[in-house]
Amino acid sequence: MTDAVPRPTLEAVAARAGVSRATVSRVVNGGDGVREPLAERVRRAVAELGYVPNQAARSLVTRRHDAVAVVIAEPETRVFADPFFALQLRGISKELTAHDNQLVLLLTEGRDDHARVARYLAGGHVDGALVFSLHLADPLPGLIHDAGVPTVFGGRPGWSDDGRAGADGGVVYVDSDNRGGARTAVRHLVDLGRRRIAHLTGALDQTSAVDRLDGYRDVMADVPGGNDPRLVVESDFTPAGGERAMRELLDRCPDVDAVFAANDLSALGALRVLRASGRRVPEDVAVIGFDDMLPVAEQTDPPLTTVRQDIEEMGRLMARLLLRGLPGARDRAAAPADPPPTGGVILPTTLIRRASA
Amino acid sequence: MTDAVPRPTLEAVAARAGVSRATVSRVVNGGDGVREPLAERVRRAVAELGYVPNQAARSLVTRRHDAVAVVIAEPETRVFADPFFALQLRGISKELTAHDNQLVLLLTEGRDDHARVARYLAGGHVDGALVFSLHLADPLPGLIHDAGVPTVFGGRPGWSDDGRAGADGGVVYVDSDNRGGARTAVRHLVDLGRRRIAHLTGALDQTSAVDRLDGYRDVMADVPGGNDPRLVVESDFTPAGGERAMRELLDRCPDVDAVFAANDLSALGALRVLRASGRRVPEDVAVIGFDDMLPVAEQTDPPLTTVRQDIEEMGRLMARLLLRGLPGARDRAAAPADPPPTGGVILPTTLIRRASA
DNA sequence: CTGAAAGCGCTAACAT
DNA sequence: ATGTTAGCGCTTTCAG
Repeated sequence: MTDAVPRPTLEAVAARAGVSRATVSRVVNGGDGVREPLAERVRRAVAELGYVPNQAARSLVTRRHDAVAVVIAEPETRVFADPFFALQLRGISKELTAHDNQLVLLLTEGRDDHARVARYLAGGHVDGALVFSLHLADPLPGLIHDAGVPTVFGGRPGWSDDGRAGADGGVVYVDSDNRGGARTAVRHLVDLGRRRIAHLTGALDQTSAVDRLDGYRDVMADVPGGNDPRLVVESDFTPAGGERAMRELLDRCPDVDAVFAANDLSALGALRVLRASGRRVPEDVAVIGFDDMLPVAEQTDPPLTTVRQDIEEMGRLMARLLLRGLPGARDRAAAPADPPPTGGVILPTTLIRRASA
Repeated sequence: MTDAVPRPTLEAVAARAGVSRATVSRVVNGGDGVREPLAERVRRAVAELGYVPNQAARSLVTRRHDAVAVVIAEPETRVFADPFFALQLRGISKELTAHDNQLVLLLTEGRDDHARVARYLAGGHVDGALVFSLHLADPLPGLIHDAGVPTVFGGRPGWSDDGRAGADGGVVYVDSDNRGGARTAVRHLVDLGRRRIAHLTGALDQTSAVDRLDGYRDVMADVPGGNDPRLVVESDFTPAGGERAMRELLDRCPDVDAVFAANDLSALGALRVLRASGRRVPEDVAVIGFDDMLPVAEQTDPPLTTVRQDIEEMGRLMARLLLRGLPGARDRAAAPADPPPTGGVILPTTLIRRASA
């Protein structure tokens, strides 16, 4: 753990190049309006000295940080149970990196952390925030909104209708087409000739779970006997939850011939219970999941038919949207902060057919 | 996406409290040597104005950032296949948060990114770095070392013996007791009366895989016929790799009666092949994994006996070590940057007995 | 097109 | 114990 050595300043570069600080500054920041021979001299001096601008000094005057906070509420164990989180982060990181922005990660653990995060955001340390709002009743989105930091949400926030939103044009968020994906899945089951199609829901305090349930209902409305409430069993996105729900379902409706699980993990649990009960998949009961979590979906027995969403792209898009909405993004010349798309951007999903349905 | 409003400065607080900027600064930074009535007035002014210190201005003079970079080389798909990454990050985040430090996440994708990371680190944007050095031949650790930033590595770096290290007292790293854990696992198998004990290795360009293999060999040296090279099959920490390796193993040594897999994921693959081959676990072949990745280990059939490592604690410890080595950590008074523990800190592992061995 | 000069908001000597 | 003052390194008018 060596100690840092003093780094060269603008001043030093200027001296070496025989110009003023202002000129060096101009060259370093894009070099408009500096004649070529001079600019070149400066560039050489920069290289020779290994000059790197002091970001603190720069921020002090520009009031920009080229940094974005990513806020993840993580009591949500689901976040850690599947690679969702990692993929999302990867997409965000790629996009931010491409635009020379830093990623400040804020993991929150509970109510006390909310205040901390709000304070940090309000403290003007970052230019914007990417927030994953996982719960319907989460106070965080509200706090963040109040902090007045440009924000893009990951996943439809559950509070889109309360007074706060819309006040200044509404929330911006990116989400998968959960409802449409669910419809596709259930329709596929119908096309397979199944009629007793059940749904194992996700945790219903998350909009994704609600939307998938809605999609299921959309299609089942047209299926004879499709509104049998016993076919919907509430679960929670986990394998254990999937097992529990599946057992319950078998109990209620032994004649079930298809299951649409809210995600791959709960499908995994369902598969296990189905096998234990002596049912064959897909012959006796067809199963479809959601997410296309590769390590899970490809490894189940039989391999899982599922609805794929492009998680990495979600992250990427969130970052892109945020950056676009920021004033004077470094690489977009003087473009005057496009009005960010209001409301949500919905990413498509695709059905991936494997063996389970 | 509201625009930020101008925030109050020290000056403003000072005016309101009827004191000088210096006094406000003192109160804000711990408030030594300010008499109570005054201090209280200042605190009230701070609260009333909603004052938050401008970090850029502060960093400019203190040369501290209260921020730490976390560098993760992520071509390593493994990082994204299991929750390892997330848990590690959680531990780090908790510890950093507790000491009022920010976490800047740097995900790297390949060689081009190396330069970028090196530049960032050398640029003095953060006080230190936490680096996960996954590959034996990774150039990143060297680059980072050259950048002269205080660093703690996650996992024993593979280059501990090359010239660079040791030059200034050696690298600091945190790792699990991979070798010891492997020994415990294999010894357990021996105690169970097994003699034809095989090992499915991890990706051998990672020190963790090498160390686990060494631990296996330590114990097998004392087992009659234990040095049969056919008992060691190279694999890669993935379920698919585990399957492949297990098939190969069954081919070479149909008489195998126990398998120590380098991690839970490859154990999962092995389990599948074992079942397909008609062998019972643990009756015919006992299986042990490594990691105790709950979602995996508890869900296999049969549930997996495995070696647990406390991943979150690893992250926490890395952060603690780094912070401790930093000059003038905000909350450790004037303690003069403890000389950081040189070399590695090894965390213990425990054998978790379930049904597979 | 280039340079000189004025701060950005804060901390840390140094006075008082 | 409190106030005064001098920068930290940079960008940005404003002159020339």
